Amino acid sequence: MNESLQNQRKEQILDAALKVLVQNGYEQSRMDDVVKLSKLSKGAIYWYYKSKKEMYLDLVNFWVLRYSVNLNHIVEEEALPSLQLKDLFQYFIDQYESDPQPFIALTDFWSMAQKDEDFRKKLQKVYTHFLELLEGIIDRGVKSGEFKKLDVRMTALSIMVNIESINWFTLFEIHGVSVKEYMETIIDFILSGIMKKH
Amino acid sequence: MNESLQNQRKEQILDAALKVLVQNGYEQSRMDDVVKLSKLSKGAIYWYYKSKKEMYLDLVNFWVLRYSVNLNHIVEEEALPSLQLKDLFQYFIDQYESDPQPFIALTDFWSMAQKDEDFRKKLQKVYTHFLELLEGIIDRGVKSGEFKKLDVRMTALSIMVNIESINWFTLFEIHGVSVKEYMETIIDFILSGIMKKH
DNA sequence: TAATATAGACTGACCGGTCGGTTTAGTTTA
DNA sequence: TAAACTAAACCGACCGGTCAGTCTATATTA
Repeated sequence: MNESLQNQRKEQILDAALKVLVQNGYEQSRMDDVVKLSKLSKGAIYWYYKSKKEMYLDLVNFWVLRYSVNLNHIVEEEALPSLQLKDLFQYFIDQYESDPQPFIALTDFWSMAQKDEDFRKKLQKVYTHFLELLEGIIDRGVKSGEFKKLDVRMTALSIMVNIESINWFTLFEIHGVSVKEYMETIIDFILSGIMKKH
Repeated sequence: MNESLQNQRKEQILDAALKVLVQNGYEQSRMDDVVKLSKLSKGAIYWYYKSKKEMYLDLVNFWVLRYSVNLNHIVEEEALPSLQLKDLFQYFIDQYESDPQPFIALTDFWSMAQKDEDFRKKLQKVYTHFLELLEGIIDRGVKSGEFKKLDVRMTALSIMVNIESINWFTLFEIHGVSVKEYMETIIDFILSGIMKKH
C-alpha cells in the first residue's frame, strides 16, 4: 500500500473522528462511532493510531494544515496590511459559514488543553504560529506608516482574541446578530482604532 | 437542620466539586473525588443532589450568584458609564488574579454546553443576563452623550467577548503580557473607540 | 507457471477495569 | 423521631484497547 493510500485512510478516519468529536466532545466520543462512520474496523483504526488520544492529536494537525495553506496565502500577497486583516476576517467568516464544525471542535480542544499537557502544547503551537502571522502584518503596517505606532504583540493578541470570538456563535443564537455582521463590525472597529487618520 | 446549614453543606460539596472540575474537567471528574475533598460521604452527596449532572448544574448557579452580587453593585452606582465599564474590567481582573479557578471551569462548561441542552440553557441565561447589564450601561452612555451613537447590542457583545478573553490566560503563557496589562489596554482601546471626542 | 511464502492491512468478538449510582445497615443530630 | 447523615459493599452498563485470525497483493521458489 503506497503512502497516498495510507493518507487517504487516515483522512477517512479523521473525517469520521471530527464528526464524532463535534457531536459528542472528546470524552463522550466513542471509538466505535468512529469505526462506524469511517466504515473501517476497530482494528484498522488501531492499526493507524495507537490510541484515541493519538488519533485526536493528529486531527489537530490535519485541520491546521488545511487552514494554514490559505492563511499563508493571504499573508504572502503584497496587499495593504489593513486589507490583509480584512481578508483574514473574511476568510474565517467564510469558513464558518461554509462549515462551522471545526469551530465547534475547537471548544473541546480548549477544554482538553486545560487538563492535558500534550493537547496544550499542540494548541499553543498553533496559536503561537497564528500570533506570529498577525504580528508580521501589524509590524508591516506600523513600519509602512499605515498604522499608528502600536504595541505589536498586544495588538496581535487582541485581534486573535476577536477572531476567536466567532466561537460564540457556535453556542448561542445571539438575537438579531449574524456572524458576518458581527465580525465585519469588529474588524472595522479595530481598523479604525489602529490606522492613522488623515 | 435549618436552611442555612443545608446551604452550608451544599457549599461544602460545591467547593469540592469546583476543585475537582478544575483539575479534571467534567467527564474526568469523579464523584469519589468530590466525596473525599468535601469530607462528606457518598450518601450525603446523593442526599443533596440526585446526580452528578445536577450537582454541576448547581455549581453554575452557586458561582453566578457570587459574581452577580458584585456586578449589580457596580452597575447600580451612579457613576459615569465609561467608569462603570472600567470598573467591570477591573473587577474581572481582580477576580482572576485572586482566584483563576472559576475561569478555568468556565472553559469546561463551554464545552459541556456544546453537547448538553441543559448546560447550554444555563450558560445562555447567564450570558444573556450579563449582556443586558452591559447594554444598560452602554445605553445610558449613549443617551447621556458620553458615548457616540452606537449599535448598543453589537457593542455590548463585543465588550463581553473581550472580557471573556481573560480565559486565554488560563491556558497559555502569553509571552511578556500579563492579564492586568492586557485587559487594561483593551478597555482603554474600546473606550477610546466608543466615547465622543472633544 | 503453479505452488508457496511473507508482510501489510484489516476484522470483530471479547475482556477487564472503571465509575455513576444504589443499597443496606446502622449512627448522629436537631 | 424524623431528617441528615456515615461507611462500605455492591451492581452493571459501558468502552478503550487487544489479539487471534483472515485477506490480499506481491515476491520467491521449485
